[in-house]
Amino acid sequence: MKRKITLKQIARELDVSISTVSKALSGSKEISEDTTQKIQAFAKLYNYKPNNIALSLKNRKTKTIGILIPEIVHHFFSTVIRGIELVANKRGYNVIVGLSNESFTKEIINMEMLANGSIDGFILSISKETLLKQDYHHFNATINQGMPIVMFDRVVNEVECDKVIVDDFNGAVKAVNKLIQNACKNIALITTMDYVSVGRLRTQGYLEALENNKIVADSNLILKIDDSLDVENHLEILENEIQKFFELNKKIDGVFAVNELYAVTAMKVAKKLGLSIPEDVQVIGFTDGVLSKHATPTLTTVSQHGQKMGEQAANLLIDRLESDNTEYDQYIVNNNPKSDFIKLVIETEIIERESTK
Amino acid sequence: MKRKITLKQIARELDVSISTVSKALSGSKEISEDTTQKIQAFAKLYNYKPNNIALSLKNRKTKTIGILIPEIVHHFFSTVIRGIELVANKRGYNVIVGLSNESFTKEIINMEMLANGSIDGFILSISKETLLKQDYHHFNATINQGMPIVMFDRVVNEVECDKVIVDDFNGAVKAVNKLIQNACKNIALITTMDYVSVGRLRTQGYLEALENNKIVADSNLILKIDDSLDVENHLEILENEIQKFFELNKKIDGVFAVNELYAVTAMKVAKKLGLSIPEDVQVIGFTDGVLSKHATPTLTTVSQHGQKMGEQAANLLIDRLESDNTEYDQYIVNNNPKSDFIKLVIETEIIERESTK
DNA sequence: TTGTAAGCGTTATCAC
DNA sequence: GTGATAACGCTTACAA
Repeated sequence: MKRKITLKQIARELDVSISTVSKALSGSKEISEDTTQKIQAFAKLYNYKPNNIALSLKNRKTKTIGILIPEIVHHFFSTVIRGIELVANKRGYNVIVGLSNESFTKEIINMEMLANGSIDGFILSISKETLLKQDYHHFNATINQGMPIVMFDRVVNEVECDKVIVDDFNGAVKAVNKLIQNACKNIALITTMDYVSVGRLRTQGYLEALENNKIVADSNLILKIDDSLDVENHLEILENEIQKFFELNKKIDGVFAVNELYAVTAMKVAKKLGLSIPEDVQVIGFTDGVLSKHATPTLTTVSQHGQKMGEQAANLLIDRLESDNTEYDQYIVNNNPKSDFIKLVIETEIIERESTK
Repeated sequence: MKRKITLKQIARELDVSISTVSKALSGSKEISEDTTQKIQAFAKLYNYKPNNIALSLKNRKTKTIGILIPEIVHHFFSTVIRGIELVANKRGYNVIVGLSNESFTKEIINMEMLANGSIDGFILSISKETLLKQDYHHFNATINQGMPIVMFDRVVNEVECDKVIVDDFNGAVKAVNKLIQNACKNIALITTMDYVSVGRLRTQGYLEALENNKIVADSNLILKIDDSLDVENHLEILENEIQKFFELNKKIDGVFAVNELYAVTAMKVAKKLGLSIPEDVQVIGFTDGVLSKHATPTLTTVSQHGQKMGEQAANLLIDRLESDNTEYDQYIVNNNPKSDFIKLVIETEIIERESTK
């Protein structure tokens, strides 16, 4: 087994100094044609590659991005990672992944683990527990140490940093408008608890669309699911809750759900109750994942463009990392009120499938 | 903005030497009670945390694991990552993710990028293109440099390393046996091209089960899908292919598919053709993902236990990393024929749902 | 009890 | 044209 070769070893073998080797390999013309040739040939033969860690230490930058997300077994988040990895790689960065598992503590531990030199900046989406606690000190602490953060999807005003969000509000408006245009009179909303910002925004969009169309919102037609407890049989519970909801509100002829799971479950329940889709009930979900494409009937959804969000977030972060940092630092130092942070809004798009007319 | 504080700065502030600070912080009793107190208090105040990169360079280990997978937007792979991250984190490791995107070249580039000091070892699953080319030199080169690899799911005999696989063969046997017990007479197989090892093994399991039950395999009942080209409308193509297959083989009363997408699509086609499930056709898939749980009817599957695979793989790798390496190195040096590499086989399990009787 | 120095692998500056 | 040296941040013999 030949351990990776270092400059030192090459120097020793070729009886030159380490700095000569370093220069020769970087093609410096300080070094004679001859020596350069010899050294490069030798290095190639032994497949020399500079040690990343040493470079990181020297340059005080690791060329790696830390991703911190609540959950990886989730289509949306994996598409975001794919987007991040895509541009990160293209721009010479690696990607290190931490999972908060929706836990406040794990989020903090993970951040601290990565913030100690392992990465140059974060791309993250806030855990539910953190949103619930509304404790964002760890984000601000990280930023104050000079490590930039880009937040996506689950973001929060209390932290000043670049953000990439999908236009949840307008996405919801579009979806509900579509249902209204399709002649739905009693449109139900299936949403999450309000502390999840995206759920709240989509709920607001729903209300806005109704109002714009002079429809009075009926609170009975709004079902808020509490998914904070991750119990074993949450699928059953969900189904039961939705079924009860349908039975209490027989007049429902349209459903807007803030994620595809709720939407698909609603379709299932509706079918079970003898309703046909889209004839009796039309359904639109949010997030264009696997379920939407393969449900029967296939589900009309508001697409979130996860991969695009990831790409934009990565570009934002790398731009910041590679721009002259003085400006940024200055901002942090002065706590300058006029923020130059960017908030990118990714437009949503309705993907029409079979669950709407 | 206060940049992260270093030992040097603490030393300067407190007017002691760097090594004194280092020792005091690690609780060495070489240092007097007094100084230790003072230094620890100061460090705490300034939230000192040792720089990971410096530690990595010094210790020649990074405490991070490199994961290299073909695709992240894939339920199975994300469960594996979750498993890896879980134990890695518990054992003090970070996880860095590279995606080959099923490409041979990207696999190599990614490996080289990570093998230059960024990580201590790899956990990976081979890309389709690599399997097709049967060129595994990059894996062996990495191993020869003293960097351990654990392969999972898509593994290959040509590379000597620890492996974690699911018992594809027996999983398939179990599935087909179940169909036979459920009185299916004409069981179709929907599989991938043979170069994907898991597809091949599952196909063999199918054949074995038939033979064990004295059923003569009918090659017309085997559909091999070529998914090597990742085209835009592959879903449609898939559906058409399967539909043609069903139309040509009206007698099919059972389907075993090597992944859940094929299974779900088969169900869809069957329903379209007026067949009811499970009355007319029973279907079993492989891989227990989102689709299986939410299809209508819900799909009976052979569960792959991705998270468990990830956990085992991580434990295997970390054990190897933390064991005294002399043995391992010795093995590599001598090219010792009696391999002490471990091949863990994860048992599959049939999860019964509505698509079978 | 504290400090000095070497070393992990690089690169950059400066001297010869 | 080549080499010595310092520095990145840390740990650890060894010296004082």
